[in-house]
Amino acid sequence: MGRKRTKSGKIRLAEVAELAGVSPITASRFFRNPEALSVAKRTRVESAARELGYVPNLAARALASQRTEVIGVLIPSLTNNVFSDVLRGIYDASEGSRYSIQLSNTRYSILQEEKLLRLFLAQKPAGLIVTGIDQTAESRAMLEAADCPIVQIMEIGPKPVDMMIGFSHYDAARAAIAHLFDQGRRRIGFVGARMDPRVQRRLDGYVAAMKEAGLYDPRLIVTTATPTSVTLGGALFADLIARESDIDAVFCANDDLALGVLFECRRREIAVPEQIAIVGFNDLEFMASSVPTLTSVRTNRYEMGSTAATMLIEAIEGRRPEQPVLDLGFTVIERQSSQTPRPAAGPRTDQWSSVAQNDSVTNDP
Amino acid sequence: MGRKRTKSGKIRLAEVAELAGVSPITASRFFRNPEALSVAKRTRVESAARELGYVPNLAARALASQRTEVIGVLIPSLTNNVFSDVLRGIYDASEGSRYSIQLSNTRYSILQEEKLLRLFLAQKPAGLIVTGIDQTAESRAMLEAADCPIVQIMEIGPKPVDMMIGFSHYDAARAAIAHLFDQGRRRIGFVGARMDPRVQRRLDGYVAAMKEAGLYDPRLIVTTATPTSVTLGGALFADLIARESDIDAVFCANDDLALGVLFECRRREIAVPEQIAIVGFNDLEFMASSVPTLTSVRTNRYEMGSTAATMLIEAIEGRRPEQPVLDLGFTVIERQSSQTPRPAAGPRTDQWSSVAQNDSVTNDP
DNA sequence: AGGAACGTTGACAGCGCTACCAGCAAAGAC
DNA sequence: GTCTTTGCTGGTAGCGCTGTCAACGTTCCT
Repeated sequence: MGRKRTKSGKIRLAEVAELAGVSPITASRFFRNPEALSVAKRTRVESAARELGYVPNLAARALASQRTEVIGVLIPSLTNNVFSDVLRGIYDASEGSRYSIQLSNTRYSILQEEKLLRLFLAQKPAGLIVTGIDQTAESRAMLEAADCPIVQIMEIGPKPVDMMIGFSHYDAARAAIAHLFDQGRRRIGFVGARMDPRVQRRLDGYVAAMKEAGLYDPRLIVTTATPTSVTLGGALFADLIARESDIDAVFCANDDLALGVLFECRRREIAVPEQIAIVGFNDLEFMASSVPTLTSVRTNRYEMGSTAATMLIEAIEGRRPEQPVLDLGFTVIERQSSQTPRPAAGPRTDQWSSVAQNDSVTNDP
Repeated sequence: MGRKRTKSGKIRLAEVAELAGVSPITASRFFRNPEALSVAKRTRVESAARELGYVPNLAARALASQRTEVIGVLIPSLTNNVFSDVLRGIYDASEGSRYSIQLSNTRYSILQEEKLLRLFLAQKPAGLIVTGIDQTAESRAMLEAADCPIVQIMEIGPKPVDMMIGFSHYDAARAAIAHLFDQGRRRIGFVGARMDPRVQRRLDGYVAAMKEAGLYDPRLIVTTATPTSVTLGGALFADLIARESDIDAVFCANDDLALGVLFECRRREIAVPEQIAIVGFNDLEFMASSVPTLTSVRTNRYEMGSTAATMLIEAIEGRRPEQPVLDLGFTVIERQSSQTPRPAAGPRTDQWSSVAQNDSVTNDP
């Protein structure tokens, strides 16, 4: 009677089948589609597996079935807080499912992304989550040829490869600027770092809004390719204010920059929001508790990740969503840093809970 | 002559071997140990592989060789900035190697860690990186029985399972308190959140230092099991100051809390550092550019990750480090928030670069 | 010159699992 | 009662690669 036990002493499916008194293929089915078994065999296999402490060999399964249960995730940064929220959503949603996450970092390089994509695709992933819509032509072709579901996350745009979930960075920036216009601000600066495609589209939204209002002035824009940081926010603002001392607001491409601008204002004794209003982007946690509290554009990062993973798993299992492109929208969270003072602002009380946000403008598409 | 091309049209090792005019096993060797081939065959296989665009099938390799090229990583949080730095180090160091990273989130639960560990070990990983030294007895037993190298990261302690890389949280906290003593502070509060084992050891260090100085007072300690945040830092500090209005310094278990304390001080018009000194932990980027700049204990997170991955890979390949336990130390970065004012602090200049740190106390073991 | 030692190569036999298809019994259709 | 349909089960034949061991040619030693 053939080989028993492998040399490593590992329990194989065959052992489980033997103990349960069924054929190996029946035991195999139990793990993939229990409903296909009669109740009697199902319970027999189940208890046999439990008794032996059987754990399936994923490599053998992948080899035999010609597909893996791996979801590939390509993100541009591991450091950026924005992506850690998205990732948390992805991991949370995939937990409990049979799928495991394979993460790679493109470091904001679409060439690196192409290389990683080639690597991923060769392992026949069950599904793929990629960041953004700006792939190389080669990457695009590979994605379209891939025979697995794909979700593009972080933004929405035309021509999705497959599924898409995100929001319009362009519209979000316009909404932020509109809010500043509402507050009577006219000379609104733009501070941006890294200038990846999504930041670029925020800049586009800013430019469009300013042009429409007849207030566009390229000298109000300060950007750099350097990775973002709080310190950099201060430095860029210093450049801006040195050149354009008449600005009355700054729209920052992200919250780190906004915090840096706030600190720089404090350092220079520029009153926020009286002299200069500040608006950030992403609504990280600290924005609600700084002094003054900082206005920001809230984005649904965790939901983006968890929904992307959920949609992807559904699609892998054959249930394609009726709505393959999902706009998660954004919300302008209006806080102290962008209020135009109506009466004189009296001295602050010692009420720390006064950091609560004011009313807000939501964009739920 | 036997099967050609699999139905999916994938290039297999056999095709490469055929084109190169060698046996499949020789081609296989080329990918695993090129030095074993004669130069002639080596170049033939290499060009054949390139020409066909061959990509090895990892599942088949894993099945045949009975081992995977996967490094399992268990961390307690995906949100915490601290871990994103560590992760970046791990990913950077593993890039270019043959090993891929399999990441899982224990959410600070040692039971969850045990479950994940069981899952990981069943897939015979090439190596394992686990966080901390506080595993369940069961986990500990599994780790000790595992036949792969293991690195424990984030802290050092007695009885490493295998390799270990980190620093002493206890000593780091003591160094921070010693610095505050140097600055003449006596009533030093402790603010901590989440209270995972490493934060607990920082608290232990604080308690020991205070006791030795005869200044220990349990009412100076405010902690919570809630996950950390900037807002929470403010709230905890509010609790502390409401109860103990005579404190002259606060040691925060992390930088988010420290920033929250700073904002809360500003809200209450408490002068930092004149009335209250603030010291954080980890030295996140923003600590250097806040107003005032914030003192913190710098930890070598990126290096911890990259060194752990490098050591692990070396060990996997049979080159065990002569030094299996590595203390990466820490540095107290002294900034404005903990200086005792000697002369009166004059008005600030508009020099943004004045955020530069002062001198610092390094602990390089 | 004979033999050992070395470096290089290849044949064979799986690794543990699942796709495919056939078989069989029970249930339903006419 | 016969024929089809359905539900469940099992046999066979790999998936693509590598471990093991034997065989080969070459070089070096005595």
